[in-house]
Amino acid sequence: MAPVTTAKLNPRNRDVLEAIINCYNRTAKPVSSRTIARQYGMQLSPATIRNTMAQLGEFGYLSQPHTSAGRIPTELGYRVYVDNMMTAQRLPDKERRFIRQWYDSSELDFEETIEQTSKILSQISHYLGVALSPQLHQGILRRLELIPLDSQKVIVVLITNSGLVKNQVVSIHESLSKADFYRISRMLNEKLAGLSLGEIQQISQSRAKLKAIFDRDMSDPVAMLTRNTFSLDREIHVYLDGTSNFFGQPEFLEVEQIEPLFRFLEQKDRVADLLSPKKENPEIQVLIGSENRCEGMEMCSVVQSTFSVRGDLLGTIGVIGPTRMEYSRVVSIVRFTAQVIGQHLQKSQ
Amino acid sequence: MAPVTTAKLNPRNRDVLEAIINCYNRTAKPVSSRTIARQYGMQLSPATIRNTMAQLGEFGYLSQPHTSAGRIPTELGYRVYVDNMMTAQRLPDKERRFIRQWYDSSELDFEETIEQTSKILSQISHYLGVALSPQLHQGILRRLELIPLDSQKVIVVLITNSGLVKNQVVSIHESLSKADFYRISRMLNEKLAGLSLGEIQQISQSRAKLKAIFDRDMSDPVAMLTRNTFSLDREIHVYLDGTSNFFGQPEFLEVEQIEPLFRFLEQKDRVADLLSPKKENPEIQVLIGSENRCEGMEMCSVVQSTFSVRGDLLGTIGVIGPTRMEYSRVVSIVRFTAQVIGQHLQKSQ
DNA sequence: TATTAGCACTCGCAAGCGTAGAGTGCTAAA
DNA sequence: TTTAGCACTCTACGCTTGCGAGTGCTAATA
Repeated sequence: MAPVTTAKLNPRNRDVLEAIINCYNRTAKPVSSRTIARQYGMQLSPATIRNTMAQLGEFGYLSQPHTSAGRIPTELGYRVYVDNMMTAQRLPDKERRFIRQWYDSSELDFEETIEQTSKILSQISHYLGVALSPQLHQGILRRLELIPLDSQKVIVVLITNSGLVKNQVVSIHESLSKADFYRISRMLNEKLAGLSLGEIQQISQSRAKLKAIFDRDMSDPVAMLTRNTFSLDREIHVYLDGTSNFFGQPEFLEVEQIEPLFRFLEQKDRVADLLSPKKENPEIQVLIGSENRCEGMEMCSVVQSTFSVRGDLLGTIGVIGPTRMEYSRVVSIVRFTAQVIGQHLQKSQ
Repeated sequence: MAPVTTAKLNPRNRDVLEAIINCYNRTAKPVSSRTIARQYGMQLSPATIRNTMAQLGEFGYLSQPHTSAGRIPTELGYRVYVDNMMTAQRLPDKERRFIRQWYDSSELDFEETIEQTSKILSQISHYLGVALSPQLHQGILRRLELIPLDSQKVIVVLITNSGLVKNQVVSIHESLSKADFYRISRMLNEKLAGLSLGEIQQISQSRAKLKAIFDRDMSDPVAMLTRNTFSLDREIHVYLDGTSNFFGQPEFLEVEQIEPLFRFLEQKDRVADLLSPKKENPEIQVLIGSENRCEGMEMCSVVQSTFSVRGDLLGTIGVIGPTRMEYSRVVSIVRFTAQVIGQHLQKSQ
């Protein structure tokens, strides 16, 4: 992302750019000099505004759909706005209450909480709400339990420090007695508790490491157990809600616009990629238009934030909307929701 | 659904109706008499076909978008076709293999199997694939396990006869010792194993029934446990895949057509309602056009089938496409997939 | 009696054309 | 530095026109 300076922007430039962005946000139509002159109480004539607009056009912050049309903000224009001009809003109390109540009103388990979060986000933002379940790799194993189903099958229940519970039915190609199960269970807990699930996954995929850690005679069933339990890759779930909010948006009135977007959104793994926490930036992140580098998402922006539970489990939530998005409102929604979901998960687990 | 007779249809009527449906399936455009006369090797002139078409129009099987246009099949026309004229196809071996391989190629748990099924259905049918996780009410409890987390919280692991495993973290507002947990666990298993989850849910919601079944002194924590564990209503999951297949369809080229459909599909509870197994009809069911009585789905048809695992857990799979759907192909896809998913779940659990 | 050729008629669709209106850029005046 | 004025550009919309596809009807035909 190229660094953007606002040095060249004098106050009038700034005001006009902001006014155009605000106006375009509401109408989705090219903004004319007269509109700005009238509507935004600047004591300037359309002609003056036109000069300013021409300047902003030279900077690359505005563009014209055709020669004699009004101006629309470019992605660069939005970038300048988001980075330098947008004022951090506090989310209105009404909406804070709405969010808190939603979480409190029903007993949700971990996964359901994430799922519901996408609903909350879409309902409040009127855009598309996204929530990613946490990457399990960072989760620390607190304890595991084995529940023998029959002599060949066992349910492994994993409990992480952050309270996530996950079970998995695992087949072992060897008959084990109850005593065996008990022994294995103790051993696994002794050796693995406190490690992250990612570390355990690595261990379970290496014969050498397994042998180094566990007794020789038990290594076969243990290998089976761990290998099948700790294959975590499939575990990221993507929840979307409010996709149809795009239908209201003027820029998506044509199927040609909305089709590639929906085709992208249906590829859950790509959506997950797009939103997966980037380590460099733990704060709220805004991707404007084609910055997201996703085919089909060129006309969309993404506002996302990670959330964490006791610091060790990371998930992502976000809002996806048209580039012409009310960034400041959405940023405050996402920021607040990320806080609350963290608190809620901590409390309830 | 009004009973439809084909008594009035002589062979030529049938042939022409079938030809029109086939042709309309491919082109999505009104079919002219000449097309039928030429393309379908009948030794008849367009004029004759026109007479037949007029007759079929009187029966209500064909309609005209405007006075001088070709014919398109009505819903009633499709109904006659599906009920009386469609020939049961065997799914080609290539696709049978494709489906089987998909299930076998990765170790999927119960829920993932259902989810993947929606993908399979959409990929093979090129329409929208739907899969509903089983209604738990009919599942028979084989066994449950309690895993104390701390003195106030416990993980309940439910195992059903059909091999479904489900866990739930439950809070109890009372400190219990290990011995207590053990006693409760034994008691719950003794009294509840063999009952359906639906029955247990009912019991857990009635103080009287709880008291009649369990020891007095334990009834409080037991009530907490069961009530929170057996609230199964949220448990139906709906998986969709291939929604964007609608974009290819000519009848959904306009946003006005596709928007209400997508709005409907986003309401997962309604989709679940639509597909939930109707007891009267355990066979494959075909809902044509507005027969489905869902707002937004007027232009769509649904082909669905239930599947079961050892007879006691019921789920639904289905395909949703435009009314102009290749019914016979889709029916054979859904029928075969329903068989295979049942077998697969039985084998793997 | 069933089929077909012929013909007049209907309708949708795309192309062409002209106009109104919105908005700009430039120039010259304030 | 700002602004009024004006010529110019481009879009959107409505209107007409002509073409082509397809029908229904009637009268002729096998």
